[in-house]
Amino acid sequence: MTVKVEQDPALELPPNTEAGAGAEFSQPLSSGKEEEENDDDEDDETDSVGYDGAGNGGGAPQLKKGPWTPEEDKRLKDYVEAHGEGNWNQVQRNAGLNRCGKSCRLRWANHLRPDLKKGPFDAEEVDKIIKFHMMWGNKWAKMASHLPGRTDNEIKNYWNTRLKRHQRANLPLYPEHLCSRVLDQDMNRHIPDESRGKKRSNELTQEKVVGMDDLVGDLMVFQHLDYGKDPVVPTNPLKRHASTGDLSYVQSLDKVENFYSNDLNYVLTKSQSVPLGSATANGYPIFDGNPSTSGTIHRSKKTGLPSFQCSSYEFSNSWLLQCPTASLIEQQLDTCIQSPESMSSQNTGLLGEIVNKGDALDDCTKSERLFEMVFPPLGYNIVSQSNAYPMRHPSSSVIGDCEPEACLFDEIQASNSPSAVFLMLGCLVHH
DNA sequence: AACATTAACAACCGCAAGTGG
DNA sequence: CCCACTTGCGGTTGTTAATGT
Repeated sequence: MTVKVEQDPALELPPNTEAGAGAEFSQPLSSGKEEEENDDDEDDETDSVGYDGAGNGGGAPQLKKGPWTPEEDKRLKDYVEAHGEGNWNQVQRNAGLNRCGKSCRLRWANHLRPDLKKGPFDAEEVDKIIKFHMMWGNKWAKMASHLPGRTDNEIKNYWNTRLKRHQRANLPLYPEHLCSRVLDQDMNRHIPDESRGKKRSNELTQEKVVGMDDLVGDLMVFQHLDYGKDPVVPTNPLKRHASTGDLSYVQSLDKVENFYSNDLNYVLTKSQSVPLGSATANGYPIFDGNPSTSGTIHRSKKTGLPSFQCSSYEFSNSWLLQCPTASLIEQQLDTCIQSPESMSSQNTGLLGEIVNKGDALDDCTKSERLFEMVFPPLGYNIVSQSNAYPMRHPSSSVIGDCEPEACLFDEIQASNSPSAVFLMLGCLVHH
């Protein structure tokens, strides 16, 4: 889709406006084939003439769809630079663009904004994206806000592509060491569902986090203790049915299964987690029943899961959903903040060692600091590493998207294990 | 070279929150 | 409080380029 701009002399676009944006404008309509193919569109619209804004009157002209032309880009850019962002419908009317305001906003945000960083994601960005996704799930905008110059769309595209690739290759979505172990001492703590509002997932995630938001928040702490002895991760792929909100875990399907079996058994025996046998209509077990005694995960709100999440997952990894209760998180966060060192020193493998107190972590600095503390430098090969998945269905964050008020934790008591232990604390600080 | 598949990207759509009258 | 409009977000789809067979 990206077509090298064959600069249209007639447009006199500013010389290479923006490294990427200028040089690589999508230029569908003015370049050969694209142009021809879009002739129909152009016929009834205002690509070349411009929209005079009178279209609202009788028989409003159809707003143009499809790829933007360099001319449109220029108009939009000029207009926004002159008048600022916002009022996108005004932009549409006043800039001579026959595009809906929405489209204008999108075009500006994703392609014309001067601060956009074009080109492929570098390793650091990829690392961040993975981390963010583990924490927040499909919160593309949120991720973008932590990746200067990147857009949510870009991140989303990248992730989805990556997801497909990994899925196809049966590779883990997240690196093993990021999701090796999830520990939670407060396995039975229950958080009521009332707090779940009607907000959509992202707002929901934010609502109580506010301060924590920037902070990469919704914390997740991994404590890496020892990989050698216990390299597997007690995780089962969880699958949530979009319609019902039920969670189920994905049965291991391939060779990797055995690899994880030990750990899975470990988890299952030590915790009250997913009964291996219970199966859903999809063939996946579902957490069911009493919140206080089982791994039930309530999900009353719209999940916003991407389509692929609704279909059977082919990942072979085991997942286990874990979500600490808010109060516990708060406690633990507190501890962490007050003495982060304790995390590495204690090594109890318990959630309690970690921390994050929302109120105390309301700035990006702390956020980043904690982030780094929590996530060791990622020198791994993301793609080829482990088969360990974090405890959540792939499209949702491991924890971040797991509303505390709806998640019950199964304890994975690994305190005695010298193995790699990652403590993940997610969810929101619940008050 | 032709075709098929995959990756990358761009854009649209629907939904929901925010805002102002 | 209601309603219309705007804005933002996430999911989805469509197109093209790249790669494989």
